[in-house]
Amino acid sequence: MTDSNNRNFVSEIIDEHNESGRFEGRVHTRFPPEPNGYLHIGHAKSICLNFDIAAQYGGLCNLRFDDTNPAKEEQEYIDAITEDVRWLGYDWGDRLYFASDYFDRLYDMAVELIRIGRAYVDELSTDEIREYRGTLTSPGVESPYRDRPIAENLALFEKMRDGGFNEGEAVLRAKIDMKSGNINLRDPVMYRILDARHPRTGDKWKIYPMYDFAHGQSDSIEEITHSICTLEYEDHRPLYDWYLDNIEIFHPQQIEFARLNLSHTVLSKRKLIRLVQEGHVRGWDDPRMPTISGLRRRGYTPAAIRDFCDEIGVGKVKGVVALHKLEYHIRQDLNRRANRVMAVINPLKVVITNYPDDLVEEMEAVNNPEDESAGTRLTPFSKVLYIEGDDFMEDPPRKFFRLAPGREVRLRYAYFITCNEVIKDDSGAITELRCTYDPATRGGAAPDDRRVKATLHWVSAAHAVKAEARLYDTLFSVEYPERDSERDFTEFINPDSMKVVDPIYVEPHLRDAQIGDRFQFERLAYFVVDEDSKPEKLVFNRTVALRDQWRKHQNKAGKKRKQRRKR
RNA sequence: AGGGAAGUAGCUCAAUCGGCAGAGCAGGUGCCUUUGGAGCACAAGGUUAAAGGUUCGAGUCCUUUCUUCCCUGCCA
Repeated sequence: MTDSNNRNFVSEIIDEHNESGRFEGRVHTRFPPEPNGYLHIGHAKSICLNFDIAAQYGGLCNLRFDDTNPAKEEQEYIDAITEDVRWLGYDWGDRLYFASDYFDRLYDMAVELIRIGRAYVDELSTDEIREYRGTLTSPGVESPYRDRPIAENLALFEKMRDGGFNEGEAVLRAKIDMKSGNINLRDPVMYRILDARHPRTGDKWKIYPMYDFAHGQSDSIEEITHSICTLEYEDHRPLYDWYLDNIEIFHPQQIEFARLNLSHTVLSKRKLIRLVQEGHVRGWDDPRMPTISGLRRRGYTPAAIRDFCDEIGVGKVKGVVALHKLEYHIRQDLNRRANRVMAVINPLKVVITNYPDDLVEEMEAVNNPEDESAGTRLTPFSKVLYIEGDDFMEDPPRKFFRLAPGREVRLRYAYFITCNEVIKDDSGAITELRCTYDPATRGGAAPDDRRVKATLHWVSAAHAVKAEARLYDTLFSVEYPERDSERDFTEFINPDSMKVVDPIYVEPHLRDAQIGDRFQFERLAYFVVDEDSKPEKLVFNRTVALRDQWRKHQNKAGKKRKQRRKR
């Protein structure tokens, strides 16, 4: 389904390169995550872009971890990220790389820059470096250590490497231009001393390269042609280019695109990690999280995520994509692949008064009207049933076509029934409906061609399996939780983002459902079996509700009523 | 003494060399239906941020203006 032949500004740039012969027609990209958190839907956009555009041009895409800061990075994240990229359906072959693989070569490149007089060891403190850097509107001042002799720099850099300095006592800086309007060019730090154990290189290094000094050269080493990154690196491109030009190695093209923003959620690692650490969600893979693992547990499919990324395209305009677009694509995909089943979430007991007490009939039901090969199943029907509470109204408004006193509706794949009596408890709450059925309508069709306006789902009370349902809503109750400058985004967390309903009643054959199985509960929503499920206790996550015209209608009517009242 | 980037329909994006401003989604109106789902049909939606210029012709080229975003980590 995913047809990733979208034209965009990136493919235009590649076309120009192919015409000019800059990379001899080669296209080689990379996806470069830092292993300091879990991947989210925004990363999916980048993953799809990098892998798909390479594939489009018959090229390759590497997976490379940007692991230059051991203070923040962990093996757990490396494993999770690898799994997520693979789950999305992408294959990097044997090209799994780490920036840390290049630490020796990066070190040699730094020495080379010192040798040609373009890098120096600075012993200013962190605060001093910040002061000397100047501001956005005023130039910086050169460090007193800037013009040390090359030999001294060489010796000092070695001393940094060998642990002769403590953290913060010295850095290696590129000698560029303290007066540049681009602050990244005001003698940027190349290496800092970090007293941390690296997940891959262990205790070998005391010094670690900064992102800017590692990324471009890593691209170069891997002979990446198009290094695609997000817009906030636009200001870094001159530095990216400066390192490559001065070290005189293969020079990829950096291209920046607008990262994804999604309504009703947050997509920054810093904020996502807070949601996890402060306990607002149950973990990185909480089904309310916009992480890949969260979406997976929520029941999203790789295809839906890829189609979504394909639809939103790629440009240089920062915007916010409405969440309903993501939901559109998961409905689209699940409509094709999810088997239908009947389940009642808000049960209302129905007794068919003219149905034999002990009779049980097996009704044939279609598993997936969109996919004939999914076949049919048998589901039991008996005298006492549950229907959805929302499918009955004692005093229905116009346009409510479902069950009401004296009205006839169809029970899907079963019979027409007519409601004759409403039983209530002492408080006046409806506890039971007494209905009669028409035996001639078995299977749901009337021999006399009489029509009913609604078809309801149902389960047989004696046969239904009890299960738990987790009904999710948006994690935040506002569209843009980050927009308020006074209030922290966590204040906008939706208190109803998860509602647990236990029990719900599902068709008996669902007893055998396995973790990860996806279903459409007819007329309600798509659900997936959660990993918390046990054979004796199924747990379903609501992936996404079906589009609900009735509710839309109600909301509209409600608004109109309100407006009328205002007048 | 600041540097960088972006403005096309409600949202996300197209528009070939300068040649009738389009699509998907959302919203609207109908149709259909053993899911009020899915599906189908139709209509609507625009001063292309603004002004000026070049041109037979400008979303596209030039000039100016406006708005929004990013940049002062030894994070990436």
